[in-house]
Amino acid sequence: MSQSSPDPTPARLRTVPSRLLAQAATVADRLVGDRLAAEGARKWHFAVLVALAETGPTSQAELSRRTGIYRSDMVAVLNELAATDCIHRTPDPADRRRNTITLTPAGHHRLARLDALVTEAETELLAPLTPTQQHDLTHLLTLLTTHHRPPH
Amino acid sequence: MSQSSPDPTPARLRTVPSRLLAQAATVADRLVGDRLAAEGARKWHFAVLVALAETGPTSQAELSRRTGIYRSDMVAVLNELAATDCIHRTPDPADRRRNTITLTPAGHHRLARLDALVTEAETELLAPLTPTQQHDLTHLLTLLTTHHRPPH
DNA sequence: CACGAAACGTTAGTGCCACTAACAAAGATA
DNA sequence: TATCTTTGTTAGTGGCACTAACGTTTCGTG
Repeated sequence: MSQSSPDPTPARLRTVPSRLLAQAATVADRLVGDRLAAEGARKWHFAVLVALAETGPTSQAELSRRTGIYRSDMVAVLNELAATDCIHRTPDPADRRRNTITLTPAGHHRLARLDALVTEAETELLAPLTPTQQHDLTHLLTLLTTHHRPPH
Repeated sequence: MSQSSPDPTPARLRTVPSRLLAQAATVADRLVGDRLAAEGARKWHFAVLVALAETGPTSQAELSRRTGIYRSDMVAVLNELAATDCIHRTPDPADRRRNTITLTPAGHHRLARLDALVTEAETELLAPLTPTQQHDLTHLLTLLTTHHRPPH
């Protein structure tokens, strides 16, 4: 039945996909994170700003679903974005549980700045790949992530 | 020069490579981590055991380089592996700064068990991809990680 | 050979992120 | 009406990547 397999395949360590993914993600996070940190931001801020720009004002819970950031963490992120006037948080009269999160002009401007930095980081990240390979990688990762969706 | 680009490309959020990587890595880490946790292990333990099985006894610093685990974190991992008799830590008489880390029979056995769990997790992770796609993904990630090597 | 630089193992601590638990208030459903 | 769910919020956990510092041992170079 189960092999004892005392010796793993040579170079197993370098080829385990979950390890490769973790390594690549770490590199990517550092490239992006360092640039954003220079602006006092983290990737969460960027994700929220992008989500807001894409679909307009929404509730925190909706933002949470779209960005993958837990709603418990979203609170602090929005506090920070509000502290720099990037967003407005106003109660929703139609549903008084909700806050309506709105992107301000300052938020738009900040997004443009962060977007440039992220794009720069992505370029450096994907530099070793040809355009075709870059597309392939994005495609494969999309297949992976859409298949393993959060149990919503 | 620099575009103001107030509105990011539609669906930008879902296609940012660094985000895709982070998402995929999170899924992978959960699949692997949950299984290892059921055995009281984490991915670090697995990585160290694999590294030891692949190349035999080595120093902690060498293990650190091969696994990517910081040598400061390596101490605790080896303490835990030693506590369950998976490894031996003996001073190296040839270089008294070093400890020689040796995989015990119990360590081999534990590696076989963890390896099976990891293999199972990888299978589930890569299920949505064809064998060719799985190979392509591994290849592309390898290109990325080898290009962005730690500054050693 | 001597001495400064480097490597080793170790302790302590930081920051980011993913994730859980619990709560009050409001809304939806039965 | 009574129950279940959603929403925003606070608090806390655990893993991982990473830095700083220290004593000890070895190496490299003058």
